[in-house]
Amino acid sequence: MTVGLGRSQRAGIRQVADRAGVSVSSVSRVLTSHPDVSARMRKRVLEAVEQLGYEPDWLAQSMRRGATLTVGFVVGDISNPLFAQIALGAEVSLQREGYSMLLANSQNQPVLDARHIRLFQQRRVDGLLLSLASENHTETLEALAGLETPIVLIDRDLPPAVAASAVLSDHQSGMRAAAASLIELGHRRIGMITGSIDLRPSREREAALRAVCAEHPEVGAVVRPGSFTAAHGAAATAELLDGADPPTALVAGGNQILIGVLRELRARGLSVPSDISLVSCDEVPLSELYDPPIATIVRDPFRIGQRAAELLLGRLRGDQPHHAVLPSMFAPGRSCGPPR
Amino acid sequence: MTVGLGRSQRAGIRQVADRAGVSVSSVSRVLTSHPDVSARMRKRVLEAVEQLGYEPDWLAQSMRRGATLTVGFVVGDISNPLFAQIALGAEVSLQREGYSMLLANSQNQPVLDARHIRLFQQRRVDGLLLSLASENHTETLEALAGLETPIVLIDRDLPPAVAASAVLSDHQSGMRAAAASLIELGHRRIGMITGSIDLRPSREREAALRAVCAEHPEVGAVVRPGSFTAAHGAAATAELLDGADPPTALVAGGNQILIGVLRELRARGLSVPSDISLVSCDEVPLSELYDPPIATIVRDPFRIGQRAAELLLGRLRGDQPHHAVLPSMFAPGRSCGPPR
DNA sequence: TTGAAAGCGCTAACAA
DNA sequence: TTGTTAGCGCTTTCAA
Repeated sequence: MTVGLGRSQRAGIRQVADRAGVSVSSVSRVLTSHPDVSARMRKRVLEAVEQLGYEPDWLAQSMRRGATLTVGFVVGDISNPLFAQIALGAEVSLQREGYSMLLANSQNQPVLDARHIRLFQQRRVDGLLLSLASENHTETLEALAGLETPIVLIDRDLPPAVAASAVLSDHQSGMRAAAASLIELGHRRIGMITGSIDLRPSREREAALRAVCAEHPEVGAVVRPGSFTAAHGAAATAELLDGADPPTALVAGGNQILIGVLRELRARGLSVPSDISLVSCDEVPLSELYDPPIATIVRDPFRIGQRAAELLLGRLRGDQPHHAVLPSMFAPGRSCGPPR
Repeated sequence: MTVGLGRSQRAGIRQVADRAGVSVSSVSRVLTSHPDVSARMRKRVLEAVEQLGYEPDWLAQSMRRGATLTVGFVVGDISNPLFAQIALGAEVSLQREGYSMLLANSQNQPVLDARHIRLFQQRRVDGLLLSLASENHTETLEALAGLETPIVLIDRDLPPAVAASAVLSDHQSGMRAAAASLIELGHRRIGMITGSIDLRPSREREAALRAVCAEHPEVGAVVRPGSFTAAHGAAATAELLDGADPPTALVAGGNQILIGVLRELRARGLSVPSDISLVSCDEVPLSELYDPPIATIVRDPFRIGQRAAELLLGRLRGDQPHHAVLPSMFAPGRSCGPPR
């Protein structure tokens, strides 16, 4: 142990070399496990390292090696449990391979996406994990164009000019099953509240619903895109319910949207499923325990994060960009019943 | 704009100097806003910077300046919404001052706490935000002892040997109000399920409950410490309910614990509050909308994160370590009623 | 006000 | 197998 050696300022490789009576390059070689090192040399150096409590300076190492073992994660809002779990999955996987994760919240503002991408770039991250606030923001696309830093997109579609890997959720299969289930129950007017149409999940969910409806001419779908917020969830619910020919079933296209929908339904004193049926996309912690349990199109966010990290690590090892598709599944719940 | 200048590799200060026809030190001076720079010099340099799209190398800058403008955040599990919101509050505040945040999940393992602290130290973070998994782990305390890096503890008590700032929640006032409310309703046996007693929140919550009970000799409290997990919440609920003289009111000492409690109650077909009353510490996204709405001792996690960042930034500007106390409040809900 | 040059702590090419 | 040395890109004395 080094305790008690006093506030001997942080020792450098020079001090280690002196104490071991060898050159700095020998110390470096021992520490980087260079093959051509005698056992005796290794021993002496490691002893000196131990005695001085030497730890290599990460900045100097990074500068020399040209790699920082750091990955940047840009996310709209880490306080959304969905993204928090993705972040967890990614961080744990990256950690295991020696990478650290820088986290930046864009607060769902495309401008901040771009700013953070540039910042991370300047900080020389080895790779980027991106859950962007918009797929069309010019500034973001410019910041991304020509980046040689490997990128993994999380559930986003970007022009092929951006050579990126991606982890994509197959929203459609889950949504198809949900819609089919509602139709089976007898619903003929389905309302759907989605987030920004600039974002893949909203588009995919809408497309799946429309595809199912196209197979059932007797069924009508009304879609209200907006943003992935409780506020939009509540406002759109009110709109749909107050409109002509209100839907008998509602699909909340996001976990924040779900919260808004439930608020509005409660404010109106409407019961689920007797007054209206409800399906959510993505969970919040209590949706399983809600009364009635909420039918939900689920996916495994921890796995998404893991997979994103794997794709990034792959690229860092020289793999080509790759797209991975992860499933979604409809988990039925008592929040769905026949229309009243 | 620099687009079209070709893949001219990242320009360095040397290139800028050449193009401007000045020395590198002059470029540096302009860029660090050194006072003694002529207007003409400034103009020439900035033009060259613009033309080359030069961005200073963060690694080299950090190495020279001895500061990385980076803060490390060690947290048990970012997927817990409580911590995710704290992280958000901290990150946004740090970002505003030019700092980036490294995130590491200790997965509630004290060993990983220690490892991440050392890792961050080696990465030369300028400061540390710590939500530790244990307050007594020797390895962690060793890693912390004698660190000159400023530290801000989040709701943890450490020996004064660790000179750290801290953001502490006043759990007691909220818990007192909750307990008083339960007693007022007529409860005489209150069960409390807490997390690890190695952690401040558990201790404070228990202390407050016991203090209130001490003022009401007719009221008995049973406390089941364990871990901040749904599994413990469920198991402890079962134990309490199966014990002799089961409580008529339950306090879930943490949001994950709440989930376990609700699971177990549901499994037993018990209704809240008619069969048993329930109070939670800290929210989960739907607890407000749960039926019945769950009485909760709330605090503002975003604010906690902000405050932690402020304390850290203060220390980075030379302030002394400081303890900040943030309030908790009892938000009554229909999950509490008279004992059956 | 500007430039030359020394280094921050490390790695790696080259020499011995 | 080991040592010497030249930088990585920047900031900062020190001189001019």
